[in-house]
Amino acid sequence: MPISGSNGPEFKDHDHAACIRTALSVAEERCAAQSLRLTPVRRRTLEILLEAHEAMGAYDVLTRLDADGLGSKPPVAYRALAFLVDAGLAHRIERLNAFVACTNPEADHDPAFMICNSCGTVAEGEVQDALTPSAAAVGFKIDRTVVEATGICPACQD
Amino acid sequence: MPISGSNGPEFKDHDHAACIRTALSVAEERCAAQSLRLTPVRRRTLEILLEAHEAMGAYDVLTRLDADGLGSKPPVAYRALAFLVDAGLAHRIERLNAFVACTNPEADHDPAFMICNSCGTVAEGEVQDALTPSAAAVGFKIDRTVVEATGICPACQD
DNA sequence: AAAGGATACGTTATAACATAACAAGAGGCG
DNA sequence: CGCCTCTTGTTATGTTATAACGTATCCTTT
Repeated sequence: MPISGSNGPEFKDHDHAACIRTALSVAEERCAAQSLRLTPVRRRTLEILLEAHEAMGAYDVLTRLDADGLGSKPPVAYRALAFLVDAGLAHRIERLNAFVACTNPEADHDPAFMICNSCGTVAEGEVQDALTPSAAAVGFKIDRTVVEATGICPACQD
Repeated sequence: MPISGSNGPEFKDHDHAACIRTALSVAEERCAAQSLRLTPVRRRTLEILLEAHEAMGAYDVLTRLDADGLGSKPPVAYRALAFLVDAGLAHRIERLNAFVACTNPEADHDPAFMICNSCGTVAEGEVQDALTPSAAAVGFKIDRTVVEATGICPACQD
């Protein structure tokens, strides 16, 4: 079963409906504050990701959007997802070619992820600048860092 | 211009031909030691990656293999690349959907990469267990961690 | 040397992921 | 209203990746 909390990684149960409501409110506020338009397609896309609470491929999202009559062609999903990622409301998981809703949209972060190989749940964690020392040593200027761990979540270790 | 060294990240010039020769010898030894078969396709695939000294897509590798009469269909390239990755002789860069030769095949490592947005060079670095504290805190058992930084390499900062 | 198993290769076909390009609509603002 | 910008709809295509199956090669056992 899905689960990851709102402030750092937490593989535990929670009030999922409330969690979605909160996240959507936060998203609305942030968009308003930054004059970004959280249109129906975008809002619904975020909702879909929040409901899944795990990484979803763009085509899976698209299928759901289509079911709601909000779009049936790949670019629709990719554009909505790109908007959410740019706005910091969702993240792309490179390892999976998939997307998750951000569980910590307050912070402006370079997030790190823990991906359960068994149930697919993705938890967001924070991470220190892992590569910074190596990079500094050779003069490499880091723009963005992807950190993605795969393994087994607590719930699946039974 | 390509460049990354053999023992940790080093964005500097080097004797590329010698570097390739050495890497191939090491690969041969390792395969012999572990009873792995470094067949012509696999060997040439490794050589291609070493020559490029940057990340290559599977289809780019395939084009080169085809030019040498070693195979023209995707599975040929993907199989050879999978072999090299499994053997620790190459790595997959998730961020780029591409592959690089390992520059540090001695060590059994969870490598970290620095990817130059300007010239495409990929340097391999070592990294401490970035996510381990976060993971331990929630009881997540890490199997493998991907760390990939994008930015600008020293050579491209001029 | 022959038989048999395991590994690797060749090929077809298709799945899965992603974007370029352009036309049409919706909203804000002079 | 007219203009501009952002968003959406749609077509078409590009890119990355694998399933499935038959054949060949190599290695071991007899």
